[in-house]
Amino acid sequence: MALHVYDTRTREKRLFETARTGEVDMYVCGITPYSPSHLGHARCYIAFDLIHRWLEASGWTVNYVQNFTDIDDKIINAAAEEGVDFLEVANRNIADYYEVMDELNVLRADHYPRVTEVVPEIIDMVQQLIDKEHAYVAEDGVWFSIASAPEKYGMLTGQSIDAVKAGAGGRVEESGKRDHKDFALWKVAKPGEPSWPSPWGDGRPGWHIECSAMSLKHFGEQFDIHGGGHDLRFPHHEAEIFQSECCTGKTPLVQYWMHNGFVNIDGEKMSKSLGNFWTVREALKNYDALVLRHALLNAHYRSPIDLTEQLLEDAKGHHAKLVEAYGHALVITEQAKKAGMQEAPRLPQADVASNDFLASKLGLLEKLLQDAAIAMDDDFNSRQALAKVSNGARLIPQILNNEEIDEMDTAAFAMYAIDWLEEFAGTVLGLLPEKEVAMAVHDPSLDPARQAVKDQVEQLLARRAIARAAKDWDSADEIRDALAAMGVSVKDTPDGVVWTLD
RNA sequence: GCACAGAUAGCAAAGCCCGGUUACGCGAUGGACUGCAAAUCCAUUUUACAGGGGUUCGAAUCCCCUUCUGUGCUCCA
Repeated sequence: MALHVYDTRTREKRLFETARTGEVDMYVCGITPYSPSHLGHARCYIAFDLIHRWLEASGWTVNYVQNFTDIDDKIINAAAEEGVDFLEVANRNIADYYEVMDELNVLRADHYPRVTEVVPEIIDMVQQLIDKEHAYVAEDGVWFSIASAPEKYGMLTGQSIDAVKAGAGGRVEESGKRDHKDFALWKVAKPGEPSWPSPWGDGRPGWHIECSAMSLKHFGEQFDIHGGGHDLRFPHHEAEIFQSECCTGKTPLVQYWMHNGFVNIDGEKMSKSLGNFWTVREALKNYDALVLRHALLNAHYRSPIDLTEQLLEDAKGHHAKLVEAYGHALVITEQAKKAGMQEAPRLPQADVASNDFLASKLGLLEKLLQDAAIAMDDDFNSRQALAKVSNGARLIPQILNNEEIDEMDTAAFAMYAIDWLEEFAGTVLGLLPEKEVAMAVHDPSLDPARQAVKDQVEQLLARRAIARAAKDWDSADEIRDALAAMGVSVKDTPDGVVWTLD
């Protein structure tokens, strides 16, 4: 069992090996902060968060760099519309990014370099490319010359240079480009635009160059993983290959190019023009952050995902079971501690004295965790892994509720279940909430929000109990409906009446 | 047009690289429990792999052809 990773460039899944033993240099293209983060961002950064987490769980030290493209046409336009400085727009949306990603339980990268902080490095790189005759200076800026390295064309997309040549070419006259396939390394500023001094006139970096400059700065000439959205393969990532490899002379720039699939909404591409565009914040009004995370992890990272209401509702149900199992185990452990049972044996190493049922289920849980690891090692198959976790989450309450198992073993199992869940569902998948939250899900009496309505609810429940005892079902149902209107749902379980707040 | 990806049971989605064994889940149906509902559990939903050829003892999996879908070729996670 060893990790295999799919590489977009070679189009194959292969054994994961890095330049430096035990260390992974991973660069993921970050956002252009001209508007609040949307669900596509959530999908992308959750996908790479999963990758980040699994690499670390597997014993690698990950050096994770993710940039912010904080100067760009769209930011300039947004700032102009608002009549504010471009940095104000960028900073606001970067703050939004951090906030929503924190909610989605995305772990922070090690560095978040910003374009505006690496302008000297960019200028240096552009100068080297000019010196090596891979770039040329024009009136409106500096352009990379595709003709200087045609063999690098189509590295990620398989497109042939001739085919693209045959495509649209009418834009050449509008700029200083010699060939419509050439791309900007440096753009000379128009009046009023933010700019930095350079040997080719005041201006700003072209879109692609920052990633080359940043990866060079943080990792050197070659590194292990470069990630981003599927759409970035062309031209962005191919442009990076041109710039970096032509500048350093080292090839390949990246060992594993990783691209996540896109988000569709109800079968259509999510876009502002279609009106089905969701920011993360909007989505979080309707769904818990971890439920959204669950939904997004319930697909392989390379597949497109179609977010539908049904998909999200399914995720809600699955996630609730996971949290319930966790909360249940936590509550039992707390109770056991109070009862002075700290010395419960550690499973599964300890003998399981009380019965075969428990022993067999423990074996099953161990197997599920192994299978989940195998799934993750197969190019981060989180859907498969999540299926294993869900199976476990269903098994755990069955064991905790089993009356054949004595108290000591139940307590021991509860501790084991907590570890089981935290190890994978928590640490690797990032799907477990805070302990207090989980415990309140299992035992609603622990939820502070209940205290406010407790007296009123219990009065009504008492009246309902009387009505039920008298088999006055109409009155009983009336009371239940009244409680439902207050946001309280009532369930008659074998252990008595349980009520929860929606 | 060119390029890349995909087409799997009612829905959704793994498996395909490394041919031979059940995916998992949701929904539905039946049952247990229940005043009803909810939840839970059990069972059924099973000769599913776009179509056609080929290779093979054996193909969802490998090869060829066809059809259809998505995405990229301009800013995009």
